[in-house]
Amino acid sequence: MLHVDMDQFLAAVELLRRPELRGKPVVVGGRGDPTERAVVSTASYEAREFGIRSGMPLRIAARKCPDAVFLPVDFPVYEAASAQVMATLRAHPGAVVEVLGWDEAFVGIETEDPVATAHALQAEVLAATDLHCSIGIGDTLVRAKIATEFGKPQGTFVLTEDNWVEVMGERPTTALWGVGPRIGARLESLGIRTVAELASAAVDELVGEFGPNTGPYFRDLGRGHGRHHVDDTPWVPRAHGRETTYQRDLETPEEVDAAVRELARRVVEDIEREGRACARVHLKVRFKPFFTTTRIRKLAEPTYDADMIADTALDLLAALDDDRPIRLLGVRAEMVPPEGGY
DNA sequence: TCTGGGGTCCTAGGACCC
DNA sequence: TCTGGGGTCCTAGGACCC
Repeated sequence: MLHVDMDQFLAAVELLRRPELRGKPVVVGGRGDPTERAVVSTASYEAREFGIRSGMPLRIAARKCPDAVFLPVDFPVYEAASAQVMATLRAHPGAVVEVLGWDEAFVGIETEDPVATAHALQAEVLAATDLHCSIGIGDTLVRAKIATEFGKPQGTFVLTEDNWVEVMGERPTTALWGVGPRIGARLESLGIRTVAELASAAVDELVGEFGPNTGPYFRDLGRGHGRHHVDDTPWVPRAHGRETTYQRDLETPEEVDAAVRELARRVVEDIEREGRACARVHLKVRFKPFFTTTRIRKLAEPTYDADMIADTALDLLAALDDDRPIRLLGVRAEMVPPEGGY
């Protein structure tokens, strides 16, 4: 199977409509104002030369490269570009497409020559959208996904059973898809530092640390094992949420009340579009220093009523009994499952 | 004046039931 | 002088990804 990942997607889409910025460090994030509280969504390759990475606060990015061009995130434009990319992949004969996000997808396809197929897909996407992508090829989804990183930019890479240990064996466990810094640290506390060490770890030890499902899952991951068919059944969302980091911390109950009601109103717009009522309300709060917490409450009856959702969220907030200034609020509506479940 | 916004999935542990 | 064991539901919280 193949894993297709667009190169510097947001920045590349912006460059299509602002060709004069080509070759310059471009940073897409927030409202495009590096003095605001917001982070980098995508940095162009030129911007990455300065050490700018996605997830980095815009303020820090501006410090690293004061001459960078900062652009606001423009969702509808990326949405449209993404749809065009996915349609192009689906148009390839025999291709089964599983979308992972705006800018990436697995493509399952029967082919004698996967590298040639990858090159063909790259050419088709470029012709249709003027955008470049990298493609990883693997015998499992995990391997295809990881392979893409070695193909960037604009290239391809093959990662299979045959070269897995050679390519990945000595890399840290955090090079794996699904192992972040926390899991990496917990593995290290078991004496497991590399992918090869994870692959040969004692499964009981992993079960002891991570539980009966996740433990064996991680060992399989270390071996590059996992799903090896692409599933194109359409995604059914479980929940919709809205959250906002306030440029100025919320201090008064009135401000908090208004903010929660606004978030609930926007969440209801989303779930109405989905046609499935809110069954559980999630509240997320970040207080001033840097303490984030979430609370959940199941509703007696599923509802589309924004005030009901807001009241529940405010009740959860009141139960925290914490009157520090609030930096972030999030309201999420977990929806009633569709007929027949997920 | 450090740390977005959209998601998903997993685990632990308490309550409750039979 | 005992209080098992299996199952479900619920909430809190952690972790990861794009």
